[in-house]
Amino acid sequence: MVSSKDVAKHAGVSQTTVSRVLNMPETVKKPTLDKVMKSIDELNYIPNGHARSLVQNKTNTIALLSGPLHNPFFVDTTTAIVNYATEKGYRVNVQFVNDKNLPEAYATAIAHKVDGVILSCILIDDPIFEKLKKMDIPFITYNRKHKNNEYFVEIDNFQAGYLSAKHMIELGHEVIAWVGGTLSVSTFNNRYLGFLQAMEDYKIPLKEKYIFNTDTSKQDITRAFHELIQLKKRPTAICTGADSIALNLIDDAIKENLKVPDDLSIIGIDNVDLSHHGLIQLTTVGSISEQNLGFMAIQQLIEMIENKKNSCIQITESVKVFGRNTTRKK
Amino acid sequence: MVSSKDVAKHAGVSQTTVSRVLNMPETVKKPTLDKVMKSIDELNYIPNGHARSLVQNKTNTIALLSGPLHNPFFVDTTTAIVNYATEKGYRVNVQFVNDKNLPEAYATAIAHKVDGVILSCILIDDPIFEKLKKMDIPFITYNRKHKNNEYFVEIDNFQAGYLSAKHMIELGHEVIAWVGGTLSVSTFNNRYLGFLQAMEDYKIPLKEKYIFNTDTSKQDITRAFHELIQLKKRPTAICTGADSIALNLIDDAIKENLKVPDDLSIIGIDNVDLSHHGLIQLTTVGSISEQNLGFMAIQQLIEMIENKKNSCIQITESVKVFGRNTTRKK
DNA sequence: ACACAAAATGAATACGTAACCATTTTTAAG
DNA sequence: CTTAAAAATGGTTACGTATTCATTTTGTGT
Repeated sequence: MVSSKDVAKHAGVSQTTVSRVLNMPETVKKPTLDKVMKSIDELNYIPNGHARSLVQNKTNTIALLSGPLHNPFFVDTTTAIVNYATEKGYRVNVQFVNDKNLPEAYATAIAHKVDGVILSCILIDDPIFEKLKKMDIPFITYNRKHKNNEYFVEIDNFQAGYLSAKHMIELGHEVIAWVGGTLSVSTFNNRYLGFLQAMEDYKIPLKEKYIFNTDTSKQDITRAFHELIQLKKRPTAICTGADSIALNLIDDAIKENLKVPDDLSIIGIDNVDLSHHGLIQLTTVGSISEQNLGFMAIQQLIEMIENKKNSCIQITESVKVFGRNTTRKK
Repeated sequence: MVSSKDVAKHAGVSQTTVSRVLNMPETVKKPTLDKVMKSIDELNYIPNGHARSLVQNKTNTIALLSGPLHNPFFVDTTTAIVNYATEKGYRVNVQFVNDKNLPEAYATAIAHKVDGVILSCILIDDPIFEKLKKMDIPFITYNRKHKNNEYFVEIDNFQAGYLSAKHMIELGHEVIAWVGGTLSVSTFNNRYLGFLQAMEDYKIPLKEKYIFNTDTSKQDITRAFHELIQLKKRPTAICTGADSIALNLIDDAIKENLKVPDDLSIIGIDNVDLSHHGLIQLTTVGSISEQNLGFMAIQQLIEMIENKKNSCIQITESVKVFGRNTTRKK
């Protein structure tokens, strides 16, 4: 492998000068610069990023710990994050985390001294939070947040849950179910609490068996669906903890020959890009802002990395209902 | 930052021994090992990946140059690639490439001495091919391939185009359009050629104005759609170069109050996961195999990296039609 | 108790770059 | 011209690890 020393020898200068040509070309005289450039070109020299990272203690790399792409929310955010970071000169190490690989994902991110970590997968009382803070690695969470209530970008999840229930109630539904994710993640927890609050405010009776806070895997959602439709008093509306859950339920409904929204109204939360599609037209609750959470988070993270600003990031975006075709009057 | 030297001092051993504890623990006596482990733990030591990469000339990193995720094909492949590579102990640098950032994407991949490159975005006569080969960096292309016809995993694109036209013809359609991508990528080129061949074999007349080989951006596809429906003799069927194009067209059709498949039959190619969804049920042509191309490619790449096997990879998967609900008899 | 092999440990070095400090060359002022 | 300041360049070192080779310690058979 050709190194800067090889280039130096070839050009008849010192390795230091080669380094300068690459990093502060304005400090080297024109003829020397040309000579070195020519050698770089002829030898096909490309500087070794690891050596550079080692000495500079800067990697230009960001670790992204994302949820799985079969959830379209993460399709939108991953796209925004990778593209923005790439544009700003950072490489992005992506991992799709689940319960199993989470600790290892943290470890590799830290071992490679990434300049920052952006993660959606944090649990409410995840120990990684303090670890990252103590190691002084800039990080931010999007979608979910930690109980410490610092360094996050989220939507107003309580309000989102509230509005989704309110939407169904105002359409005249009385038997309303909830299918959300595990309550150990802030997002689902707050959305559920908002849902409960609306049900209480509007005095809609709610029984235990209409509530599912389950794993978000396809099988588990489908299992919840089948339990719901086997109830003697079948719900006419389902509020869900996320668009991905809503889409899953709609798929299940179609397989059972139930029409959405004629037989069953379903509303999501997140307003993912896919929900706009003509074939889908999912009614959902989402951020008022045009930008998705991933974009806002990566912007903040790079700001933190480059300006070393320490002001704690706490962003909660307002939400509204996007009425489309998967809900209707009872 | 705590280094292996710090650990060594703390444990009262040499740095060499610390290194051994991490890499060949069976060669160090139990009491010493325990001592070192304890120090590692107490000091919260994590080895520096860059220093390791520098000395070993191995990075455990793979560069993934993927197409954009708004194309669901890349959702499937990216998921498979990242998950498999992560499981095998590799980190994955993801970039979503387009015409503009392609050269830079190549450069960063090489600068960081990745162990391998997996790319979908290669052009038929892309100079990167020879470059990677000369630099002896293991690489593989999926979906698309280079004119050199080496190191690729693809579906039988010609056959896919052929079958998609045949499907429409057998349904009785006579005015059939083609909307595909630019012909400088192997995939679209061969799919288009297959389409043409079927039209010729079955003696279906085909006029220039029913053919669009365009950029695959949303706007360009939509533009093609509007040109098609403004023809005096409107096509009753559209064969497309990819599922993403088909989904785009269906969205356009719905916006124009055209019913798919009643007014217009549309078929895709790729059989992406999303096409199964109850709301979508896209008729498409796809690989016979259960595994997606990304999975097959990353498997091959890691095999190349670890076994240094040089046998040239050339995999072409057979295809078949997956009949669903976006096509019907004329 | 001894010799000798085998096991365990340590010291020194290389990897490729940027940064620091020292030296040489050029430029500008008098 | 001379001289001092400024610009350009070079020599050396540090970054944190794995590896090579040398040295010490342990174990084994007689």
